[in-house]
Amino acid sequence: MATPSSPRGAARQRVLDASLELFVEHGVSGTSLQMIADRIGVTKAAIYFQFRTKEEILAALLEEPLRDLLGVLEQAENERDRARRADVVVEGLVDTVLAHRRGTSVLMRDPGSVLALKQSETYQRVAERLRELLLGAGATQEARVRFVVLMGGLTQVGVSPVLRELDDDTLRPILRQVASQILER
Amino acid sequence: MATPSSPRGAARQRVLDASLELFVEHGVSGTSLQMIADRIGVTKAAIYFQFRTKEEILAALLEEPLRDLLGVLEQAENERDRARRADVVVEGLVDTVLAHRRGTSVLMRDPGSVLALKQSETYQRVAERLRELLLGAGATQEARVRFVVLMGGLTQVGVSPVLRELDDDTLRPILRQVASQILER
DNA sequence: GTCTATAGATAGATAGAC
DNA sequence: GTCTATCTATCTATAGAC
Repeated sequence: MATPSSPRGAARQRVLDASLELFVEHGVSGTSLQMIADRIGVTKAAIYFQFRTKEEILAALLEEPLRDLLGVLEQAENERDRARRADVVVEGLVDTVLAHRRGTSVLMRDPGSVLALKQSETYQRVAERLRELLLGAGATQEARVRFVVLMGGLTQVGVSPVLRELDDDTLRPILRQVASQILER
Repeated sequence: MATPSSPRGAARQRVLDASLELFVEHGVSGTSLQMIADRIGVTKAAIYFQFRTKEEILAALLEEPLRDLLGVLEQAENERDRARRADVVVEGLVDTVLAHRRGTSVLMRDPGSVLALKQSETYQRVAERLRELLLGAGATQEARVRFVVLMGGLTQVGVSPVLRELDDDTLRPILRQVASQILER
């Protein structure tokens, strides 16, 4: 489960919740274990009982968004029709952003997160695969701009105060429409 | 000048250039003075001769993008016609992003930069003024989404590898058109 | 699960020589 | 303008008590 309220793992989840908030506000590099500990009201040592390193906390936070994202890529790549592919990607991206608003923002936007992901063979090609799916080889300059703007825009959706009050069911159709329009010219 | 090649201030400019590169890649908080010094090939002490603190380096890097941005806001706010305002903002934003590609990205995207700017009375209202100019009071949910996506998209334009080879004159008309389309529907 | 205490590394920053 | 050397604070991480 994403947010278990069971006593088993409750302390772990408190660490993850506090870390995600702080990562969004201060960035991964700008967040120390002391800050996380202070927010929960424990000492740093208590956190090291749950996670061996700060990177491990980050990895745990990115796990679900990344799994969703990879699922979207696979699903789209299995689609034969080239035009259908873009639709699958757009719908999948929107769903992923909504399901993990702050998580996807950290994942796609934070320098510390982006750098950490480049260490992984699996994930360093994600951006590349996305580009292939939405752009292909011979993309026009305008298409490239549209792609970049869309991806950048999605990184902001999950954390912008302007959209905080809007729930998933409200945002989903709007985002799909806006995203499709941005891509399709 | 933005990049003086004169001997006077050359060392200072080397610090700024190296810092901006590192800030984009590692984030402001993820960049140490040691990293900046290593990239230039000097010691930390040499940097402290140019800047008294790391914050001062950041402030110097954001100075021009911020001045441009404030200029755009003022210019737009002096425009009577409400519809014309959006055009002035879009054109101004695009020009600012192109004139300071990496600078505006750090400015708008980096958590360390965003937090530093919130300390300033002047700049903590920039996002608010932008929202007023482009959205106004009674904006629809869809309009709000479009606003957020556009702003997020622009933060990515200056640093995306996908657009790195495209020069300003190529990007400007495309960006204006895409930005207008995102907003006006 | 959480604590105190601490080790070891690195951060930002300064003093003073050249 | 740049160096060596150094200070202090903070960081990540670990050891061992409760």
